Amino acid sequence: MSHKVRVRFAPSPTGPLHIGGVRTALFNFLFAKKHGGEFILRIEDTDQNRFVEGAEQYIIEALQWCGIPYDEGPGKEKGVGPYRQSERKQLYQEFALDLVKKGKAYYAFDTNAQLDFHRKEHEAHGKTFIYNWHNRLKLMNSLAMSPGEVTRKLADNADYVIRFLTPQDEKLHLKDLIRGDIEIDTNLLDDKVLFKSDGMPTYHLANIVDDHLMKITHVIRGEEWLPSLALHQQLYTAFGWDAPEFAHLPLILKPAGNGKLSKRDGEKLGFPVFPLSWNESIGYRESGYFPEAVINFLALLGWNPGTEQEFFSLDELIQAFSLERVHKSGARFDPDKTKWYNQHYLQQKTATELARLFMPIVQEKVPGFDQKRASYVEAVISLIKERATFVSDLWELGAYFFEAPKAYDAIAVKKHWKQGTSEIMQQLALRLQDCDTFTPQTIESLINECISDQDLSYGKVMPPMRLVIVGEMKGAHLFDIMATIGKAETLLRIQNAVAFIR
RNA sequence: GGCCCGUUCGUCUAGGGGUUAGGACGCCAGGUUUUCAUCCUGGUAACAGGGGUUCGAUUCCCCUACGGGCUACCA
Repeated sequence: MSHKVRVRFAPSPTGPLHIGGVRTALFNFLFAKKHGGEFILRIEDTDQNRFVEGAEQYIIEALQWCGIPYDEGPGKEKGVGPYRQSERKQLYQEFALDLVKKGKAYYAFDTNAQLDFHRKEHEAHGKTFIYNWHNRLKLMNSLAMSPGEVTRKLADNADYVIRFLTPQDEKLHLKDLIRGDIEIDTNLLDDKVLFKSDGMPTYHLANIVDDHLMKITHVIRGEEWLPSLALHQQLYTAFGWDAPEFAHLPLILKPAGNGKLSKRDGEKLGFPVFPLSWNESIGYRESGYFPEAVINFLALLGWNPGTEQEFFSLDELIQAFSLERVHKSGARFDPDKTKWYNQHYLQQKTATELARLFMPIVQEKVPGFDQKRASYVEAVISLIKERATFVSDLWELGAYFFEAPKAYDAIAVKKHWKQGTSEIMQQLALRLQDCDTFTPQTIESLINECISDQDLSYGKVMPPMRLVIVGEMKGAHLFDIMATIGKAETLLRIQNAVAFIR
């Protein structure tokens, strides 16, 4: 028997992948790779009513963007497929029937209306209706009915479900890799539906059957599945199969307030909750986040290496990852820290990489901008990138490299444009005119020369000069800007400003 | 309501029977800078409460409170 680690990420295609889902996928991936194992993607589309067109494609694309590829899954068949449960449909009934035969499950004919009635009635008395030993003998099922009656119903093609027969008076000892041992009293459990009247299995059945057939060794999933663990464990026992190990991940909570992170939080607080855009919801990709930043941040949410290292490449994460160091409690999502990570990863990029990403924005802002001027864009980026968190910040930060100021900051003008400033600027222009090699160094020495010749000060020259070139009191080093935009443009801006401000 | 899981700075977290309870984000202050940022330095701020056990508990146990999840022929 092979002990090779095999894990799966098993989303349901009912919509876009949530950022919490991405983290579940990530932890599965990290665990698999850490142990030289395989990461499998399985699409759990057993609920035909909630199926959403395009969701599966979205999931696949999102994983791809995040850089966590699956070894097996849709489009990557490796023998234990297909990997879409709808395509495995014919498989499940046989297993459900096998359980009935073994006396571990039974047919139930109760209609939705009848069950609703029971639920409402119990609720009216302040109780909760649970389909189990309390009342199963009083309901419409093969345990309560005579064999003849059951046979007749089935022969009549009556709608039925198959329910798990939960054993009575047992104490179950469950093991979770993150939480340790959990004890459950089977009398509190209900007889879950395993097989639905529409011919599809429920999550519970399909999950166990597929994990078994796909030789899954570790089930790493969200904490919302913890209450189902008792059922799943019993299902393995009922089938006579070895159960995989289980690990339940803590949930990702809202940045503020109560509850788990939801789509609405993103809208309200202005940050993405989806990796890629989906309809109206903008994604991390489209917001300008780098996948490595998202992954790095997500990895540290609910897990930490026990060291003070904050930045991890995917490979470093694989090296450092262990389920033992996953937290037990939910973690609040922190949009600020995600931004911080993005800033870090942006700084790591070369000017060439960033120029490629920034060029479309430049071309949009400056119609007709020649794409061949990539080296100019790169030069600009190397002067301003340390201020940027997103590629899209680059325009705001460096627009003055591409267009002359259209206005001059009024407050700064008042403060720095004094009597005689225009004359000083013109003096400067005259000197710059004669400068043949227009570099930051030559500009600096020219200006220094001018200052000492005329008995001026830096404070009288530099602030207004910045105003002339940039339009406001911000931006990269002035000599660098002047050298980059060139002599002609510099002189032009001086003339513009002198004419405009005066 | 019932069942299960949890609880260290505002947030993410380290730690663990005797520590000045450490780091990061954020925030604040100072420094560098011709500007704005970056950057550097510093500061702010936490063991939910109550009982045990113990010479000693933030660390182990119990209770309470609070938080989270589940309670579908959804996953």
